[in-house]
Amino acid sequence: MTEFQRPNSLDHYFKAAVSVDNVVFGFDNEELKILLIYRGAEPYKNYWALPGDLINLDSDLDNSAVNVLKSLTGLNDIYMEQIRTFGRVDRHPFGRVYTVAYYALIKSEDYKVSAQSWAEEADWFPISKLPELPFDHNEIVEFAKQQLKMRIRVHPVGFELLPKYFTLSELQKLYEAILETEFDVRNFRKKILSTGFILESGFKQTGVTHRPAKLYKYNAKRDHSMIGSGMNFDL
Amino acid sequence: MTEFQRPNSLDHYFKAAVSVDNVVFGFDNEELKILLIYRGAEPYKNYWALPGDLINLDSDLDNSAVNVLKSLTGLNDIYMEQIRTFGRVDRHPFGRVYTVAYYALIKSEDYKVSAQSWAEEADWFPISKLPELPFDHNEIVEFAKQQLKMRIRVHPVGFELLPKYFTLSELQKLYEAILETEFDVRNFRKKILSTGFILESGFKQTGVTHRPAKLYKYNAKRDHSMIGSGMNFDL
DNA sequence: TTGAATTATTGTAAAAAATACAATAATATT
DNA sequence: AATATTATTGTATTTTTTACAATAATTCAA
Repeated sequence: MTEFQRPNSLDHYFKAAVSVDNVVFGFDNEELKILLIYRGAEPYKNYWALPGDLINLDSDLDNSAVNVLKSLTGLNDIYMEQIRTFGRVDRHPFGRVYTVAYYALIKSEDYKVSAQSWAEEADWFPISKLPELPFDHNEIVEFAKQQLKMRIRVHPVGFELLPKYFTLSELQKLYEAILETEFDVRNFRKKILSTGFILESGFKQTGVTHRPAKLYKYNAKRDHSMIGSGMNFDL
Repeated sequence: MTEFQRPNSLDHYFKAAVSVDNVVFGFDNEELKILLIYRGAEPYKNYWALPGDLINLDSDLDNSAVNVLKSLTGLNDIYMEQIRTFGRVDRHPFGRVYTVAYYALIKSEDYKVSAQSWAEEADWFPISKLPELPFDHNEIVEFAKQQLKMRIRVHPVGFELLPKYFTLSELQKLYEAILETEFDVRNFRKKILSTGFILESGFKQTGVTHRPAKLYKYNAKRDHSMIGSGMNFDL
């Protein structure tokens, strides 16, 4: 970092810390979950909290989100999107710490989480049964949920939470879990198929004790943006 | 601010500064404008830039956005909404400075801007003819424009840019300026009236050299949210 | 006073999308 | 062969979107 003759008069501004806090969403065919760690360091040692940490001065912000997540949970190469920054003066007992919240969507099946660094445990919690979280983490989760709702209405992000091949019922359950509503089966299928976002894989479910469902896959070729196309999911 | 036994080992994290940068949108019946200041302080002295400044350690983030805007431009009591935080390591020559971008919409007629503090001038610039801005301010403006587009499709924010009484033509021009498209006059009117967001004021335009238009006003009673109602502005 | 210029205002038919609604199909198990 | 279970599909109705142009109200100039 090049520091270019900063006047001493500004020194008192340069005493803040910035952290990232990550809201990692997963889905288990029933409900939305998020990833928490059990803190093995002060403050709030022995509390479940969002995986987050202070940022080194020499890391770009967006990289830090990815790196912090990896260093605490082992999750590698996860694409994270910024949500917003929380900056109440007294939100952290150690001083002035702003935190930039990020969120990610992952296929929980595909990844193994493992607590690392000062995280003593890392585990998934159903979003409906979260414990009381330290700092302003409950507020951050709430904000992330809203953000995800907005986003899924206008962007095909749901597929990032499902395995490569999935059934339409699974997809519908996911949308219902995120948007907290229920959809008519026929209308949901009509609408989702008409978007062109998914394709038949040719495979079928196996090992189920009833009529096996067709397996679909995400159509990566389809242009992702639904903005301005009149497409939405106000079902 | 209560500092609660921070271990010395964390001291090296607490050397960052955080600033706010404000994108204030105005509208002059023709095009979107934003408010810039002429910097009278280093770095980038004698450049036009977004009105922004470093944050004192003892101010909440959201308050800081409002206060910084006031202290540089005299604009008082402006509601500001956070956009996102920009945190490239080398974005500021004086050290590690994260900046939290905010935006606001104001009726430019209703306010008088006046440069204050270290701002030597403050003026409106059409968004299509912005100068090269220092730091990452051009990037921030671009992001703010996108954000505004998203938001106006789902929230009745346009009215905040218009005077108390306005014509439907003015409203349409505003939507066209923000969304960078054109709408059919009849369909636009049908749609906007069907939302219930505006009411006839009973007054008419005066002083114009052609058929005077009816003046409308914003219907504050109407529930603001269009989310989940199937309402949108994909005209 | 009249006609020209200018912007404001309005309706309708056709197409597309959303909605409400229930019977049949495919598999495993007994 | 019957049962249990989930998957799959169609249609009629309503609502929304879209495309499209004639008439109205005012000022100004002749």
